[in-house]
Amino acid sequence: MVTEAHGVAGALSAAGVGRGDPVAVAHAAGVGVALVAPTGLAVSTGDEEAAEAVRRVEDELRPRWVWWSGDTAAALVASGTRVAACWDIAAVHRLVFGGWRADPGRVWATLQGLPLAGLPATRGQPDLFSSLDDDGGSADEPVRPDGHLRPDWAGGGWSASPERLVRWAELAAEVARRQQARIAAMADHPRLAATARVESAAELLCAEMSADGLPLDRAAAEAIIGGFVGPRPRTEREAAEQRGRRDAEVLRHAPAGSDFDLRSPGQVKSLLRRIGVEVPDTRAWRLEARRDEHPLVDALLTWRKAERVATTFGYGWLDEHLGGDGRLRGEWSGSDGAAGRMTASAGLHNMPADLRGGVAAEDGHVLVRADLGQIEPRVLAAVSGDRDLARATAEDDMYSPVARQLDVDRATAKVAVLGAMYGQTTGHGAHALRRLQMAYPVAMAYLDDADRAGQTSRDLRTYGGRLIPMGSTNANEVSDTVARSRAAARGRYGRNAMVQGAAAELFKLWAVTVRARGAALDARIVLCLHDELLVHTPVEHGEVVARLLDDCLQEAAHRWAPDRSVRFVADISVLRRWSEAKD
DNA sequence: TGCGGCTATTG
DNA sequence: CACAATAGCCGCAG
Repeated sequence: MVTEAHGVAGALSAAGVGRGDPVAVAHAAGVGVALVAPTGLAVSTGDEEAAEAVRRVEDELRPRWVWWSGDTAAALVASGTRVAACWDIAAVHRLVFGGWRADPGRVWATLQGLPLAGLPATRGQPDLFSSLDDDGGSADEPVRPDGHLRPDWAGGGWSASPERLVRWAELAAEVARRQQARIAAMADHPRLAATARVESAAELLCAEMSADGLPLDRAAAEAIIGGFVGPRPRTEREAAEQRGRRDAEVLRHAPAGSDFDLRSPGQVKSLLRRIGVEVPDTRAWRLEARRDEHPLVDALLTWRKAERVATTFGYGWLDEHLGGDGRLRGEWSGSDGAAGRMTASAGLHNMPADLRGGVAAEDGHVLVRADLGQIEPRVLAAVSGDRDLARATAEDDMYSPVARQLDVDRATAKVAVLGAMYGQTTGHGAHALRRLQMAYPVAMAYLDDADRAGQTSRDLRTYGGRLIPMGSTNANEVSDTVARSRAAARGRYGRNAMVQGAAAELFKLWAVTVRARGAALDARIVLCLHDELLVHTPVEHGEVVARLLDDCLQEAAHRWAPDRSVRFVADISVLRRWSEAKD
């Protein structure tokens, strides 16, 4: 057992640990870290030395860190340590086995083939019976006689000691090996191991983005918000007065003496009926078409926009998420529960475009923005192996050659392609859709198969190997039409998940490549937006980073789809403010 | 107090 | 208003 930071790196090096070799790490505040290498060497350090030990091992050996979940990544980032590569057991579990829950007890039971129904309750959901049961095992051993992990270990609620940290890291190392063996045995999905490494790196990126935040110019953001809802109210009374004034701007167009709550969709519908505007619902796109019929409709649409800012993206939003350092922080997750796109809280993924003027580079820095052009149809061409559709990706705008091929105009071709990927079957697209079937039968068959899988509850895997669970058909207690429409919805979901999920895989590979190559230039990814990256970097590196973003895209595309038959394009610009981007 | 429905925003 | 997400408020059930 080595306890000093400089000794840890030396000991691991002497054990033969080199670049890319696995080193499992477990951490606990107040105790430190345990590092376990394949040769069986176990090392632990005290708290002060822990971060330094990890840093030294990273600098000198550059291993692939193995850990249970992104919690460890977050702890490392918080201690000022950024590592290059990892194997994130929870992220890999979600990738290979689907769903979102990936706590150690569930991961372990899945790999052991133990029934998940017998999963012991973990921390947060205390189970009186199992915790009081005498299972005949030792509390010092994480695996119970019945094969499941002890809930106190699996839930992370155990009282840590150096010995237990070592045992927990050893177990992580073993689980990672079992995951790799399982992946290697899945010969039908040869890209799964590579995808698992990218998913793991994406978790590192998420931990860093969560810690770094998005640079936001508070004064500029407050000016934009003020333009919608007025100056920051100093009291609750002032806030109520502002709300009242906004409401009055709409209600003055209403019949005298009427009293309607504009925040209640049902009452808004009644109000609209009173002024002669009959609508099935009050969504903006529906009201937009009838804006000219009555001044109240126009006033209501303006009110909605201001109300949105006031309630969700106003001063309260800044107070809650914008730090004193000018960084807006939310929690980033490497994959959602469905097709595997990244998600973010604090409104980072749905901030109104009007507020982009507030997103600004810090002094001496620039933002480099890059967004992929037409990523989903290009990804469809790649994953389906449709050579004719792949040929269309040679052009910057692939809808033009598709339109020529279908002998329709570009707008029609675009709607048809998007409709095929999303599952739209009605409307004007139907005619073009038939032509699409004729022109690109391979791509269309790929989508149709995914659709059938969804309809029949057959699980799918994306190009990169992510499991798309299709659940079970709930056939009882519903009418025939409802059952049919639900089946159709599952079909659309499956169809889209294969494209959206594969696009997310390429996007993440691009992002983690930029993360790796950009580190030396102090280029930090501050926002991932499904097909768009925002990178914060010193002004003198702006142009180099812009070129780097395209280089990384080409590298990622080649690693992801090695035959190079599909071209991927990005629009890249160097900005001071996000709002300067022209799209 | 929890949850489904409605609405808005983003890709 | 197809596919995905986060988030807020209203109305209703418990």
